[in-house]
Amino acid sequence: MRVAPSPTGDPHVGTAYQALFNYAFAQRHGGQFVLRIEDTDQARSTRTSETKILESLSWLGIPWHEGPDKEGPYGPYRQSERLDIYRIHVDQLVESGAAYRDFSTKEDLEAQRQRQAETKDFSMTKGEYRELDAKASAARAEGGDPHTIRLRVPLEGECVMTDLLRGEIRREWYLVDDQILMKSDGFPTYHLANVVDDHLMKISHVIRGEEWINSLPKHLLLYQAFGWDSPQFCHLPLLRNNDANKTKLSKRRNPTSIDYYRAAGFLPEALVNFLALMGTSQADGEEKLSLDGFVANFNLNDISLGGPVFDTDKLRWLNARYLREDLDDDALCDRLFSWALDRERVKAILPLARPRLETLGDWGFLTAHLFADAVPLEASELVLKGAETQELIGVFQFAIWRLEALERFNAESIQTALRGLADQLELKMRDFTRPFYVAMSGRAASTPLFETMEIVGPDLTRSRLRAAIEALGGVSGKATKKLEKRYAGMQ
RNA sequence: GUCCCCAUCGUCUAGCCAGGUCUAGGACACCAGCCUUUCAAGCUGGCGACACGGGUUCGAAUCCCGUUGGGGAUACCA
Repeated sequence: MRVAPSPTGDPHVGTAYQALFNYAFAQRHGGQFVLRIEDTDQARSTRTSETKILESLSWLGIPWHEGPDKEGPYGPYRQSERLDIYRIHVDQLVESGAAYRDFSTKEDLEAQRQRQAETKDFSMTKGEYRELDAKASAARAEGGDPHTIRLRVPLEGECVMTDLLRGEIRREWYLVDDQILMKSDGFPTYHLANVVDDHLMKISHVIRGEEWINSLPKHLLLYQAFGWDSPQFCHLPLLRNNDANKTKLSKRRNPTSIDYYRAAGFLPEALVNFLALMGTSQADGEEKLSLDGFVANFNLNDISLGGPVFDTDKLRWLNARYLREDLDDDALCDRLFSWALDRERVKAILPLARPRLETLGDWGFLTAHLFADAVPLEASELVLKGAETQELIGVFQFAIWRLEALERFNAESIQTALRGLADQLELKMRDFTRPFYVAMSGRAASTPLFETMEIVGPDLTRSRLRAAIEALGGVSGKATKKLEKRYAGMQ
């Protein structure tokens, strides 16, 4: 009955998936669904990202009972505001000997990992200072020596855990590392914060992604060390990419941002419906179902464990059904207006259209690409003067990475980023931008590039550039690695 | 490498826990036909899977073991 996204990057469909199932379970059993922001990674967490997560879930229509924007009995719901709590609890663990200080530096650990890689010694990290005398340790800490705090994991024996879907899972303790609980910056790691918060927030069921199964022993050990009863755990399968290997869903290969689906014109109810289909099915065979309908028949035990491929064919079909069956003309008009046909947006497009408009009738063709999900592409139009196709693919890929790094996605910042890229590649701006016009609009002559990108937005811009790469034959994993290397050298 | 998880049509899944009713059901996609001024939609039909090998059993998609395959974890990220 909890979902705890970390505010790093775009709101991910995987987050929505976890939220949906947590919500459904809580709702079905009359519980509370708690939205907690796990922002313990100072380097990566941003408030913007947090806001976007909240917005996205609201848009999807998945409500939470307690969260950072709501009053609740167990707040605050933002981990960065609970630092004192973790401090107190981790001290308690050090006191009891369940955890210990580790004075190793990042460099020490890096070197150790290096050695392990060379000698093919893959044994788990047991901190170097594990056996340091408690007094000596306390003295060093008081002297201001920077340190982390690690969990003292047993060296032998076996951890027996229970997953609601999988039953009993066993793991030898010696295969579990001495997890860092508190970083040297005084922030807790996920593991500590999660256990402490789940207990304090009276979380009864932890429904989360399968990637956490491996750290369950640590979490169980923490509950034990605190003398707390542990909640029940259920690990959901991970959404997968539509590639040959079905790797964990990643934005490298697919649009994973909720924002993308919104911008592309999917309806929230269709997206939720589609997510609900991942791992479950309805007895009557009807696959179109509302959130309430899903909740009404929700049963945790019915979730199938194979990692489902997030393949949007069915999503499109569902979306079409909602469009046809659930929205009358007025409602559809409203959706269209609120999606992209609002006055504000049209006014933003005016400066691009006005100089190119001879009659009002030109409007449709001139601006079509600004009101579209994808654009029709002719590979023969995608050319970079004096360069091979492979080079152009690289250019598109670099551009995607540059644009992803942008904090603000507006014409000015886009221009700076792309100009910088063109300079580094020693390409004339005129030649460099040509294929981008095609990728963005399907034509070499179109509305101004940077403004077009701004209006289309970061998610659709990225997906169009990716589509252009695909139209050129795509890029293999190996080639991507090469590009990554080259890109790193360009920074 | 090691550990953990998983394994039914191309995709999402039903069936598995309590073996027979499974010549394995539904949906998406694809193909064909019908309908139709086009295209969609709709309707009808088609294609298409129990990863492999052992075992238990009168009988295995279902239970057990192994193999293979895939995923995840192995961070001062979550």
